[in-house]
Amino acid sequence: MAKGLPKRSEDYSKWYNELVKKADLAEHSAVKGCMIIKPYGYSIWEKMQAALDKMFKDTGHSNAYFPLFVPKSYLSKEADHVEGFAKECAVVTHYRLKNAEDGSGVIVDPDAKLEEELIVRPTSETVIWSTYKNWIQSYRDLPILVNQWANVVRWEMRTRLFLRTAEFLWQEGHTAHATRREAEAETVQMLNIYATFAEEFMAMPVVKGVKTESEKFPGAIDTYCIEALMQDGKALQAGTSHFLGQNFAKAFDVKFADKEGKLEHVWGTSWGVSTRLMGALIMAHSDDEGLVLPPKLAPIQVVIVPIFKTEEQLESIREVADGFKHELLKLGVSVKFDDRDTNSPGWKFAEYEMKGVPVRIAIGPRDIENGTVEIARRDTKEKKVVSKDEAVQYITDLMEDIQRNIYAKAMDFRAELTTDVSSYEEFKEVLDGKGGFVSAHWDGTAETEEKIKEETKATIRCIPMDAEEEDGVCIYSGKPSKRKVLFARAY
RNA sequence: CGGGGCGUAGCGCAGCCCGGUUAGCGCACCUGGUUUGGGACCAGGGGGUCGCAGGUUCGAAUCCUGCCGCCCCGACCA
Repeated sequence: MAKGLPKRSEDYSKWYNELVKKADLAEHSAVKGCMIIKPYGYSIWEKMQAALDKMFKDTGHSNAYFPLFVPKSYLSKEADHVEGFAKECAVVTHYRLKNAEDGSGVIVDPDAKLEEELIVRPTSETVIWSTYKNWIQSYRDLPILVNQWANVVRWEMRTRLFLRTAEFLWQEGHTAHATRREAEAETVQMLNIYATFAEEFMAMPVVKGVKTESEKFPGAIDTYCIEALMQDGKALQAGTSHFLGQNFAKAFDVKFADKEGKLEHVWGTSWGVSTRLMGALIMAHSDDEGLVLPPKLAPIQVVIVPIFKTEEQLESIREVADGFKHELLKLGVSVKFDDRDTNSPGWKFAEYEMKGVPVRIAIGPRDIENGTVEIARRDTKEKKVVSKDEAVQYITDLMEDIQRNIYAKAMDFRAELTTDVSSYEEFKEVLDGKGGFVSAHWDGTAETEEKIKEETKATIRCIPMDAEEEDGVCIYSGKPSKRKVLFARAY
């Protein structure tokens, strides 16, 4: 393991890339824009999945699986939807390879051309709605509350590990309802689940809001989102929940008979979060020493590093360490005792700091003698010598404190980098200076939004749901505005 | 798709401008020994189609032509 990380203040983007590799989260694959998620990175994702999955189940959803391939014709059924995804779809045209006659290797067999080309799903609305058509006849079949954990492919020009990759992992929920009101409630409910997950598990504060017309999901009536702020002052969309209205029901002819026997189109929602959350998690808390993970998502919550010269010393440390391990495991804390004699303690300290392990226990001969251990926390790097008997309680308290502390720190940072402005001059000044979220009045037109984007590279991240009504004038056009919206430069 | 950069050992790089011993350094790896409270040290050792294909030359990692791949920065997007 190479040492050292570029400083955030010097080259944020390099810092991020190096961190992803050095913390053993992911690496680039042979295929451009794709990534290999390494076991350590993947186990963080699994913890995210587990927490989210439980929240989905607790609100009545079930998992299912729909195919990777989408018949090309499906994609053309909803006009906005095609428009949105056509440019980035991978297409399967053949189904067989053969050996080249000149022995140069394997080639696509030209005789094995598919009748209808298949699209690798960029998202599954079309497959799912074509299926829902068969599942739904009456109001008794509703609601349908389905989620799937899957991979999707969007052929992006420019990719970054976790933040934007050609193939990524996500969950996509697709629900069908009898009424508009119920579908809207579902959309908001799932947004709230995402926000709760981000704040309670990732320790990452988010703004809940609605996307503008130009930023919303192709095919949706409304797109709700959670927006987070990264340490470089750029915003990151961390999750979306869409109210689809009857758009897909109409495109795929999904109707149900209501209690009066009248045929109506079904109301839909879809919602998703992806491995992009990994990027958000990394950028929300980590420092120049490496990853900082919230205890609730850390694959290893506590690491025990022995400091020893002799085999006898190691054995007496092992006894203490095993005791801790046992007790902590009983409390549901994941513990690793790193008794390798191939690396020095100092090396291990640096290694686990890079990997963001929240709590480290060091035990050496001195501790054995005194009946103590040294406990270090990753977030502040503070160390404390604690008596052996108090250690378990100390650690469980400490983990809660770390979870709280990194959230509070991220919250303070966001508060610091959220600025109210009242003029376009001020707006540009803040963007070019400290960055972050800029709250400003906007006249509600796509033209103004587009102009501002062209001139400043800032986009409207969302219209915050808790925005209070207040009369003002648009910072760009001077036209009247009813509420402020949140601008930022974004990932 | 535009601009820039890179491709030499598992990783990170030097060598290339100005062609010429056996292609070198750090990390990692292997062996032995000493070490271990913040990325240990000494000695020895193994590992290379120099991205690919042509060309120039007595001789190419180095010069020329073409190609491929990846990364970074922009435009576009989750």
